[in-house]
Amino acid sequence: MTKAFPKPPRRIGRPRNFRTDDALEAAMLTFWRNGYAQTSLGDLVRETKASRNSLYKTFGDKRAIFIASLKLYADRFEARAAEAMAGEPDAGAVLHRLLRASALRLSGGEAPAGCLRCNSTLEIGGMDAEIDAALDDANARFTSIMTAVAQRAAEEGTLPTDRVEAVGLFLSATVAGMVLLAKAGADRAALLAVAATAQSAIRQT
Amino acid sequence: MTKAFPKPPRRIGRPRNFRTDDALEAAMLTFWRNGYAQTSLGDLVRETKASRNSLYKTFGDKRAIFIASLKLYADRFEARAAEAMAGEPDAGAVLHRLLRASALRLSGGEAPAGCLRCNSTLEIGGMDAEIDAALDDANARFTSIMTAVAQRAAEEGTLPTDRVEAVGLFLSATVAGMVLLAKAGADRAALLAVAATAQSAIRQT
DNA sequence: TACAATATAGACTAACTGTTCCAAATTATA
DNA sequence: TATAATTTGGAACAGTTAGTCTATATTGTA
Repeated sequence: MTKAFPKPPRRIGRPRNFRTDDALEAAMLTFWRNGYAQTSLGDLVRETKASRNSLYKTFGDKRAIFIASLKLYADRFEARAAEAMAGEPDAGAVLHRLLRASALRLSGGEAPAGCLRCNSTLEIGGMDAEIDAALDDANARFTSIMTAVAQRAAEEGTLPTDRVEAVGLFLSATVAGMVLLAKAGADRAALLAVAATAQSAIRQT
Repeated sequence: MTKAFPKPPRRIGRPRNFRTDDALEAAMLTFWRNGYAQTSLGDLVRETKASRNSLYKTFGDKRAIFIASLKLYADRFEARAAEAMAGEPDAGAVLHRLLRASALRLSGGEAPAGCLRCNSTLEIGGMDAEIDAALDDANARFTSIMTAVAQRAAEEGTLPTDRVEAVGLFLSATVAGMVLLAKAGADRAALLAVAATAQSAIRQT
């Protein structure tokens, strides 16, 4: 039987210089900022504050670190989307919140430019089977979140049922487009204008 | 006075192994297929059939070859857009033709996946001043083409004048979104559905 | 104190990078 | 035939890369 409150397992040996979660977060931000090919192991060592050896032992090679980073990135968005779905009264409000949050984030200058999923899909999609599987998963999860919003609109009667799939894809495309516009220099007002135009897709039919 | 029909200037020295236009076209396709960082000079030498030395003499260094490739890519789209503007009766038809052509191209499997402008903006935007200038130019030209379509719709009375800017940006975003969906594996029907949804989002405002 | 376990720091390797350099090849002209 | 001009093919170079290896540091436990 396992203990209900196990002590933090003070492991033998020299203590780590980093925490796994923090290191993965730093790696994710580094790939996001620099792209896959232009992120070197030296960059990862510096940003994660872990040693080269620890990186390999903890995560595996560069590809594995990237795949874990991408999964973390997708998890983060999925969590925010779930909060929006739970916290807003109808599909229109959910969509407004998600698109507005994206516009603010993309023009905020706090996070790296672009979006790890979009950047990586266009940079290295179709070049490596394992990475492709991770990209396919992340992209499918994103589109299915947007489709869930469209589905909710259909259930609420603000969207014909036969348009759910198309609108889900459309919303997924809209966010990707906002990502590119932002990276190309569009300001916050421009992104919000794009979001507002896209929203009319589920308001009226 | 220059001759009306100058002879092909048979230049002295060993003849070239390539034509400048063909080499640039091949370079553009290579950057488009592999991305900037993952295209090596060896790749360019192989694909252009020009020698290493000739590439440097003709175009300059890797960055210069890329910038010339990006300009060629933007010129090509601009020419197609001009044809559409001249050949269609109204803004709606122009837009339909452009979006449909994009959907077909993106799902055709003939051209490399994605779009050189979008891929490069997300891969290397913000990393090099000269490349950024070229990317800014290509992106600005693309958005201004889409804005011209919206402007024409306004002049034809099918779009409120104060929405021209927002719709131009929105269309630019829509195409970028279609690029990403295609690279992520969306099929032709999905891309056409996105295009149709985008068009209806504009119509009803 | 000795030992086992774990992590760190940094040297090392083999391959690849963009770029430059140089001898050989190929042409037109004198 | 000789010469100047131009391109090719490949060697050379200095720098960077991902990944491995070794010696050392730091911990808990016997």
